[in-house]
Parts: sequence; C-alpha cells; structure tokens
Amino acid sequence: MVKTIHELDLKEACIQAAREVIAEQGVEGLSLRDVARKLGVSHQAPYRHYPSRDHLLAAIMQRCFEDFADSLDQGAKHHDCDALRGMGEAYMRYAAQKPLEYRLMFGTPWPEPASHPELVRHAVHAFGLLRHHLHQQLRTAHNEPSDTPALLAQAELQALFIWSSLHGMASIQQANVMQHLVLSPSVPAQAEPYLMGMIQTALTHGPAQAPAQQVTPQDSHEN
Amino acid sequence: MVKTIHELDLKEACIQAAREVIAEQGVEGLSLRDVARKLGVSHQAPYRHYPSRDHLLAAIMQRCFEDFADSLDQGAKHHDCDALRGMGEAYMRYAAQKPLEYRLMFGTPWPEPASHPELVRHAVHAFGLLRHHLHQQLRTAHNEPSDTPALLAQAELQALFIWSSLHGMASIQQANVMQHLVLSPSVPAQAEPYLMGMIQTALTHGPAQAPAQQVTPQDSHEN
DNA sequence: CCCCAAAAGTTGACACCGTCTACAAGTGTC
DNA sequence: GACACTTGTAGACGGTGTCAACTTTTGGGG
Repeated sequence: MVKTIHELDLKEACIQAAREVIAEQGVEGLSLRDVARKLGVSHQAPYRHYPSRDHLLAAIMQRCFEDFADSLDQGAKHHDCDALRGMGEAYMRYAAQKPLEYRLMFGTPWPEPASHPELVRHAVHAFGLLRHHLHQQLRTAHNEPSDTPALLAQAELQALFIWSSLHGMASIQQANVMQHLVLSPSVPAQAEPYLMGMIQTALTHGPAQAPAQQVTPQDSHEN
Repeated sequence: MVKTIHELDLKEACIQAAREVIAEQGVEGLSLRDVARKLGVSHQAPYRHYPSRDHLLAAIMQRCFEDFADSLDQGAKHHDCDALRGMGEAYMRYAAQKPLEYRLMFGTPWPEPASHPELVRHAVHAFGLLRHHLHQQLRTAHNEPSDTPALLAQAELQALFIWSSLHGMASIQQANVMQHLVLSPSVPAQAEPYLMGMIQTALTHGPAQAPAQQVTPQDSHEN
C-alpha cells in the first residue's frame, strides 16, 4: 500500500488539495470526492476529518484570510511612507493574483457563521488591520494620545468606506465586466489609480453633510 | 389533466417560479427539477424551453437587470433636485430589498457571457444610466455643449468609482459582516450615509494625484 | 506479548441534481 | 390521411453530499 500524498496528515492534505482545485476552478468546481481522488483515498476519508463540505470550506477560508491579512501587513510595511496606500495596493494585488480565493472569501455565501467562530475571528482580524492603521493616523493627526471613542468610530467609518470601495473595484475587475461596457480606451487602465485618488481625497476632506443625518460633530480636519 | 399553473406559457412560468425560489433560497438553492415540480410538469419540460440551467439563469438575470434599471431611473426622477443621490439611494434600496436577486446579478459567476448577448446588453444599460447622468452633470458644470471625449472619459471614471463604492457597501451589508466586526454602536447605522457623503466629497474635489500616474490634464473643477 | 478500544479508512447505499436519449401526444399543412 | 414539428413525458447515466455499517490500523495497559 503506497501512502501516496498524505504521508503527513490527511487533514492538512485536504486543505492543500482543495485550495489547488479552488485556485483552478473556483469554489463551485470543488467536490469532496475530487479531493479524495486527488489524494488517492476513498471518497469518505475526508469525512473523517471534516463533518461536512462546509466545514472544509470554512477551514480553507480561514487559511485564505490568514494569507490575506499577511499580504495587507506586508503592503503596509513596504510602503511605509504611506502605509494606507500600501495596504490598498496590497488589497488590489491580492484580489488580482488570487481571484478565486478572493471570491471564496468575499463573494461566497458563508456557511452559517455561528458554527465557525474561528473563521469569523480571522476575518475580523483582517479588517482590524485597516481599522488600526486609520485609528493611529487619526490620533497622530489630532495630537490625541488617548483613545477617544469618537476617534475610533470615525476610523471605523473610514475603514468601512475604504473597504467598500476597494472590494467593489475588485469585484468589478474580476467580473471582466469592463470589457462589455464600451468605455473610452484610456479608462480601464485608469480606473484603479483614479479610485485610489478619490479615496484619498474623501479621507482628507471628510464626508459632505448628509441631508438629514448628523454624525458626531464632524470635524473635517485634514488627516 | 389539470393545467395548473402554466395556462399561459411554460417558458414564462419557469422564470416566475424560479425567481420565487431564488428570492427565498438564493441561486444555489435553485434546481430545474424544483421549478418543474412547482409547476406540476415533468422534470424535462423546462428543458424544452431552455437548453440548460445557465440559459434559464441568464433569462432571470436579464429580468432582474430590467427591474434594477427601472429602480435606478425612478430613483433619479424622484429626487430630481439631486438625481445622482436619488440613484444612489435607489441602488442601495434595491440591494437591501431584493438581496438574493442582487447577489444573482452581481455576486454570481456569470454564464459565459459570449453566448448570452442579451443579458450583457441589459446589464450594460443599467451602468449606462449612471454614466449618462454623470456626463450630463459634467457638461452643464463645464458649460460645454459638445461631447468632448475627455468629459465622457471622466464621467466613466466617476461612474466606476460610484459603482464600486455602492456595490462594495451593498456586499458588506448583505454578508451581515458588520455584526461580527465589533464596531462602535453608532457606526452600523451611519455607514451608509457616511459613504454617500464621502462619494459626494470625492466627486466635488476630484482625485488626488496618483504618485506615478498622470491622467488627462485633470481639471479639478467643482461639478 | 496480547488484547482491546478508539481512531482512520473503506465500501455501499440513498436521494438529489443536470443532462442525454427515446418515446407519446397534440397541431397545422400539403 | 400522411407527414413534420412542437411540446411534454419517462427512463437512464454519471455526478454530487451524506449516512450507515464494516474493516483496518494504531497505541497503550494488563
């Protein structure tokens, strides 16, 4: 009996093999029976380690979030004159280079989150990196050493805004939809830097007053 | 033999029934055999009208895009002092009220677009509404009656920016992810109006210069 | 060393799915 | 009336996730 692939650990090998399948064919192309075949075991062997397909998927998503958070961290360090821009570029780079894993994390309906707390923890951590950078930036800009709740809330709003914009652009690029809208020839290449510039502008000037909505006494300091 | 549901037209009834299933259970919960059962016909009857599941899905997506474009149009008319804000609010309202149809249009991998040209046409039309409004707004702001290509390109960049931000926010809200990131209590309710304010700010001030990227001679007029 | 229980893996079944093929019933035309 | 065409039916095939029962491997105590 040859122990072909899983000399180490079938549990780990499943994740590895499944990630390969996903990177090639996307989530919808993944079947437990496929990974079992790929590993040379019976179709029920993976079932000993993961109670269901969703649990395997959750484990894979968790790994992806770890990698994603690492990419963001590294992007922030690399460009340390402007850590925020570094993170933004790292975000878009990850989405462009691993489109199917990105789709897995952000475009697939999650398995009921209550039963996968670890997954949620890792996803929240990636968001926390962005929030943390924004919070620090706001504190130094305002010369406020303490963590006033208002500043934290503002950082969270900024983080949600940035995340929304980046995620939206990444989704649009992945859907290859720009090919079909007949755009001016220069536009597709400019879209991403234009978006980055718009985000920066919005951050420096703060939001326009919403018509019937008053936030915290919204100081529109430059940050 | 009772002609239960499809007194009119099975082709149309399939779309109707399938949209109901999708609105309840999402795309992944839809099966051709289900709609056949729901309509009281054999599991192969729908196959007479749609060569494959993807073709039925494409027909449904097309209907959704029609409804979506109608919503945007109506939103633009309703708020006609600020048509753009009206469209933005209509966009978010549609995403909130028909989350699963929204996901079908923007979150599901499309069936190979080359073989569904009608679907592409309808999707492009929805984007065209946004682009058209922005273009007109730019023209009146610049007092340029002619359609200079530079203005059109700028409108397209703005449209992509707006669409990215709105789509990103809609995705985040749908994923119920804000419940899990532990946010300040006031933030979830403020996120959407904050985003709208940020978009408006970015549009009025134009993008910050990207570091190594020069666009058209980027006039940062107010629009 | 042996034994035995727990863990890991295998085999076979079930229900479901999309899709292919072959067949039956209705309908209009020459 | 015969023929072709459209519409719908019935059954099969290979694919899937999952359940249940079985066998093999493994790791410690007696």
